[in-house]
Amino acid sequence: MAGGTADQGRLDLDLTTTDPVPAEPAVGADPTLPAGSRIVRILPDVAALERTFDYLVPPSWADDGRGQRLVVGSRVRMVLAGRRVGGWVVEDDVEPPPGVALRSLTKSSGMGPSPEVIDLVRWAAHRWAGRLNGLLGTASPPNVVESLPPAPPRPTIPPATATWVVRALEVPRAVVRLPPGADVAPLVTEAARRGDALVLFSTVPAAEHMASRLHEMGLPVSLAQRQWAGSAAGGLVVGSRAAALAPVANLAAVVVVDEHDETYQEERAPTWHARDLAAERARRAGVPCVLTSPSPSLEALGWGELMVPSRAEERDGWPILDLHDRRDDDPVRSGLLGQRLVDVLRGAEGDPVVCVLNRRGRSRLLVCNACGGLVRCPEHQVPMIQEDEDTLACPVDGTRRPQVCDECGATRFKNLRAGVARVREELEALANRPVLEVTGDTDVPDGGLSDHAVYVGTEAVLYRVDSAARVVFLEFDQELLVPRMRAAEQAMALLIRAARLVGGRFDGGRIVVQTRMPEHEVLQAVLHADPGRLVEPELARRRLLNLPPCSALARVSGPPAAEFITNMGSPDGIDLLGPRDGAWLVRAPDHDRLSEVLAAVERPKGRLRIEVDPPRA
DNA sequence: CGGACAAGCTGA
DNA sequence: CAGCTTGTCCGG
Repeated sequence: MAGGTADQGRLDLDLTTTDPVPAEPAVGADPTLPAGSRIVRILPDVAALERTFDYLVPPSWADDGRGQRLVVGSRVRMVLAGRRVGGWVVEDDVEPPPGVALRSLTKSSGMGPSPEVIDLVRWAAHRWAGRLNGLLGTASPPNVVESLPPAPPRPTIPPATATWVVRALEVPRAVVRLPPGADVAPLVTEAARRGDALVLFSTVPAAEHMASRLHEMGLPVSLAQRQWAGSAAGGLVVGSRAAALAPVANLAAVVVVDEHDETYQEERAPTWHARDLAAERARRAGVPCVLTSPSPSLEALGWGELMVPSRAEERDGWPILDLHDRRDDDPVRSGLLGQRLVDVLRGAEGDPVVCVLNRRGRSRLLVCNACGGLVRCPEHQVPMIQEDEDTLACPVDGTRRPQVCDECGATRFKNLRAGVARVREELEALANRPVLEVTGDTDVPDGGLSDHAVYVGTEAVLYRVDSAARVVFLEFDQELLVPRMRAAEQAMALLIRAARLVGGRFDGGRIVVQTRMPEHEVLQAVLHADPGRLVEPELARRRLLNLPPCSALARVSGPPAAEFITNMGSPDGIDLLGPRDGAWLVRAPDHDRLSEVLAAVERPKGRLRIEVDPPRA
């Protein structure tokens, strides 16, 4: 065993981090250090610990060959404050602070991120005002990697025929508007022709699917999540969000597919965005970066050169949109289901039919488990809304109270889920055949859902079905009207997802949208297969309200938020909005300034949460 | 994060 | 004042 004292070596099996560790004589300060000692700077893999610590590299490591492999990025284990912990070498041959007794590293745990990725992670930690730790973990192999497999031979790939594919890789920053039905494989193979390309998809299944296609084409490809060593050895690297930090042997191009997709942003702080990280990585490496999307985000449009397909190509790649204007319906019969749905639901236009009813939030009708009464506001008599695990809110005036039954004092409630459950019955009556509810828990059989059926669910249903003849949005206006900065783009993302299920213009599938706002630019954009129509009105709105991408936002929340805001003072160019629900919004003219200001604030202790580019703003 | 230690609370 | 809880500090 490398490192440690003789009696420690006896059982140095790297048991658990909580084991008591026998005291190990620490080496004293400078005067007692053996000449030529190698000292490395370590960032411990301990959440909430951001400091680095200096350790001696045991001299024996050089002898057995492991010493040479210890480089910046290597994973190691050592004793810190009496516990065994992991960590990363972040600096080599350092001058330790005077008067500190150094300990030796206890174990080498294989390879870690390259110096380039460590620098990138440092940039990301600053950009999203977070710690280095979690990001380094994402950039590290899930298992110990002692050595890499041999590099795969460079494949010969015929040049692409489509001109947009070639052009996209000839400029440093390209944004390609590709209709939902388009195939990105030609772009990916053209990127691979340039060398080791990094290709990001918004979901793991999409990445896996592309990886197996590329593999069948005889291209060397690794899945970023599972094949860390393979990725580092060479060839194409394909993956989802975390792949932005995967090792790539000789990065030659970066492609981000469906860059508009929200899954590219990490939900937990730091709320880093894989698209932005990948773009920065390409910039640093001096290689081209291509973003694709059926409807590129404003961020992407402001970043790179937009390339659009011909009008005909784009039209063919979008399905037909049927707008059911609810204003035309009989006002007496003004339920959730319009008259024109009858034919769709009865399968006259094709099967399967997938109905989407997005009931936002946790708003539900609750009934007391003990007395059976409905949970209503004592003042307004309206049903209370469940806001979170233990608070009820009155929808009339927003007053809150703990989750306790007014009648009997019980605290357990049944969720009637009036939303989808009741609509399912209404749909069944209208369709005159069974309608199945699909929720997160529904078991989808191996062969997918039945071809002859009607399904209903929240937007999650769009991710549980592979194809459909009709996707029906029963209540689309709430998506358009939700008071959120990205409401329009999010509504568009739903339509893109639906478009993928029903196919292009000539595949026979259609999207059906019930709405009272058929003129809304999101619907018009899809109706005309022209997502560009969304850009100007949306950009004007953001400019008017000084919202991203015209500014940069961070949401500061948690118990110490108030103190953080006080510590921040009022720096130049910074707007403070709030507090609302105990959270503040910090607005800066751009991200450089935002990161700079956030980094300069002394951080109070406690669970402070800083979301840069807050997803729910 | 999690151990060490100090400062506060309780009960006989 | 022992014995326990709660809080603050700090790690090479």
